[in-house]
Amino acid sequence: MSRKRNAHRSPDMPTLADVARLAGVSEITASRVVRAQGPIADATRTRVLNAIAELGYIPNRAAGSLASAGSTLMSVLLPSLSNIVFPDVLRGIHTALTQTAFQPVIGVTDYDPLVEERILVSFLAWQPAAIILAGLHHTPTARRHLEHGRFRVAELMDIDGDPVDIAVGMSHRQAGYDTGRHLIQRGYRRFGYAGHSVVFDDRATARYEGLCTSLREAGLSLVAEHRHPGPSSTMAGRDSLEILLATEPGLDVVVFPNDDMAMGGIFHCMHVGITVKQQLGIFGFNGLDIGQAMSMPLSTILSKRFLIGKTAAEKLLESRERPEEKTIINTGYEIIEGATA
Amino acid sequence: MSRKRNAHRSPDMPTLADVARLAGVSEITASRVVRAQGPIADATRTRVLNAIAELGYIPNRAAGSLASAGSTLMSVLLPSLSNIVFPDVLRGIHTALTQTAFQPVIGVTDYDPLVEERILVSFLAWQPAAIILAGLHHTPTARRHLEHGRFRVAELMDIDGDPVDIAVGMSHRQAGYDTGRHLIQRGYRRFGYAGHSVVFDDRATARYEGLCTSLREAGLSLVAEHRHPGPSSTMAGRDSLEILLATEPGLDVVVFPNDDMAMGGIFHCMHVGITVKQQLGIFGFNGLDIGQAMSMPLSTILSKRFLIGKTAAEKLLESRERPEEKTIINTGYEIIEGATA
DNA sequence: GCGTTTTATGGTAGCGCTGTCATTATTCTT
DNA sequence: AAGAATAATGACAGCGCTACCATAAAACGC
Repeated sequence: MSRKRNAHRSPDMPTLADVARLAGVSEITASRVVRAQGPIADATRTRVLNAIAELGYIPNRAAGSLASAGSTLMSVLLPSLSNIVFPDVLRGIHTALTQTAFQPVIGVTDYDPLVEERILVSFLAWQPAAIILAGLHHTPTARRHLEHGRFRVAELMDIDGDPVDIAVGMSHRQAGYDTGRHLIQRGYRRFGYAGHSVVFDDRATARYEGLCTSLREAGLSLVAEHRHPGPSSTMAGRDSLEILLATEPGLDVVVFPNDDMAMGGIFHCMHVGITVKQQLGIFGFNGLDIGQAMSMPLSTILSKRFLIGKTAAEKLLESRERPEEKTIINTGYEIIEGATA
Repeated sequence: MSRKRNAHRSPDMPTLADVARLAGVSEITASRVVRAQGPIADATRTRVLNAIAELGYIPNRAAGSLASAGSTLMSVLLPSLSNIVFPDVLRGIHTALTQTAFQPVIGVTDYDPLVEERILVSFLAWQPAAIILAGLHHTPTARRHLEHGRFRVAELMDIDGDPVDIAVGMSHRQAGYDTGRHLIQRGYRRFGYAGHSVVFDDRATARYEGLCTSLREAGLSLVAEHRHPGPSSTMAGRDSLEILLATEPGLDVVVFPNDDMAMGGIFHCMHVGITVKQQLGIFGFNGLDIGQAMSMPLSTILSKRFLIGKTAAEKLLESRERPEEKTIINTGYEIIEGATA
C-alpha cells in the first residue's frame, strides 16, 4: 500500500488519519477537535480525544502550517542576550504567550543589522504569525520584507521613529535629556560620560544625545568622556571611570549608559576611597535589581523591559491582520532618585 | 487554473516552481541549488541563484520539513530567563548554531516539570532535529517522548544521573562538597546557608547536599539556614542574611546558592558594618562578572555556562542519529578564591 | 407545516517541497 | 574501445494537514 514513503519516518508515528480511523470519524472532524475549531458534538470530541490519547498522537505542525499558510510561531530578533535587558523583554513576551498556542523563536543579531536581515529571512521561511525586533532601524531589505509580509510586526524598545506596524517602548532621547535636567537641578555641573563602543546599541547613543542636548540648553557641556572599546560590563564601567578620572579629576558627576557599568563605577569609587554622591555622582540606566539592593541604591532610570515585551506580544495577538493605523505604545520610564547622584 | 487555493496566500509569493520556471530548470534542480545538495553545474547554479534573487524567493520551510520529515530546528527548554545562567547557556547554543542552518526555538518551564512536558510536546510537533533541556529530571511522559523520538537530546547543567542521549555540565553535588572542603580548610567552622525556595532549581539543592556531606565528614554541620520564599535575587540574599544573623549571630561563614544572593549578602554586611571575610565569610556560586568587579572579589565557583551551551549544541550537530553509547561531558568548574571567604 | 437557519460532519483537492528512481551526458578505467 | 563509474538533471508521487464546498440532520419561526 501507500506506505512506501514511510520508510524514512519514525516507526508508526500516528497521523491524523490514524486518529480519525480509530475514532470512527473523518480526518477533518478529528482536525477540528485538535484545533478546537468549529462545532463538534461532545460525544464525537470525546471519542477523538480518547483516540489521540491512546495513540499518543502529536500533530505535525509543518503539515498544518503548509496547509493553512500560517503558523503559530512568533519570531523574536534580539540584539544580545548578555545584556540583561533582552532576557527581561523575552520573559515579558513569554508571559504573554504562555496561555496561547504561540511559540517564540528567537534569534540574536549581535547589534548587527546585516545579521538581523539574514536571520529575519530565515525566520520568514517558517511563515510566522508575527515578528518582534528591537529598534526601528533595519536594513532596507529587512524593512521591505517587514512591510510586505502577511504578519504582524512589533519594534521594541524605542519609539522615536516610524514603525512598520507597532512600536512599544520609550523615548531614549527623552530619557537622556531628563537625566541631564535631573542632575543639573541637583546641582551637578561638571559632567563626565563613561560609555562603551558606539557600534553597540542605538538606544544608548540616543540617550547620550539627549543628555548632551540638556547640557547644551543649560549652557553646559560634557567635560570629559571615555568609551570602553567593546561591549558593556561591570568591569568596563570600573575601568572607564578610572581612566576618565585620570584625565579629568575635577568631574562632579558621571553618567553611564547602563546600570552594569554604573555599578562598576561605584566599585571603583569604593576602591579608591571616593565618596559617591558627595565627591562624585554616579548615574546609570535600567533600574536593575542589584543596583537597588545596595545600601546606597543606584540613581538611575527604570526602563520597563518586561512590560515592553509583554505589551508587544499581547498587542500582536489582538488581530492577525495589520491595521491601517500604526500603533505606538509608550511604556514610559521612571527616574529613581537613589543615593548615588 | 489551479490558483483557486491561492486566494488565502500573499499576493504572488514566489514558490520554487516559479524559480525553476524562470531559471529554465526543473523544481528538483532548483531545490538542490537552494539546499546546496547534490551535484549541480556551475552555470545552472548561477541561473537558479539569479532567479531566486530576482523573485525575492524565500523557501517555505514548513513544506520542506513536511516533505523531508525533519527540520533544522533545535528546541531549547530552559527553566528560567531571569537567572542569568540560562541566557548564558543560550548564548553558547546560539554561538554554536550561528554558522549552521539550525535555529533555536526556546521555551521556558519555570522550573516546573509539567510545564516542561507540555512545551516539549508542542515542540515535537515541529519535528525538531534536536532537543536541549536542563537537568536530568523530567516527567515519565516527557522521558518517554525523549527516548522514542527521532532526534538528538542533550540534557544540560547536571551530569549526576542517567541521560537520554547526551549530558553536558558539571557535578553540582561535587561542587557543593568542594565548597565545604575549601571553606573548612580555610578555617571556617560555623556555617550558615542562605538559600531560596527549594521548589526552584534542583542543582542548588544538589550543591546544598554536597555541602552538608562535606560538613558531616568533618564532624560539622550547618549552624543555621534560612530559605527565602520565592526565587533568588540580590535583595533576597540581603534579606536572608539579615534574618540568618538575627537568629544566629555567631556564624563565621555563609554559603549562598548563587552569586546574586551572595552579592546581596555582601551589601548587607556593608550596610551594617560587618567586615567581610574577617568577621564573616561569604561564598557564592557561578562566578558572575559583577562579583569579580568589586574591589573585594567574591569568593565563588565558576560554572562554565556558555561552554555548556556551546558544547551541547556542537555535540548535537555531530550526527543526526543517536549513537548506541550515551555521552557525558563534564565541563568542570573552578573555585575562585576571591576575597570574601 | 414548510421554508430557514443552525449544527454537525464529510469529500476532495491541494499547500510547496523533497525522496526515490530513472535517464542522459560525460569522464575514467584498463 | 568497450564497459564502468560519475555527473547532472528530471518525472512523479506523496509528506500530513486544512480550506473549501457540500450535505444531512436538527432546531427554529410564525
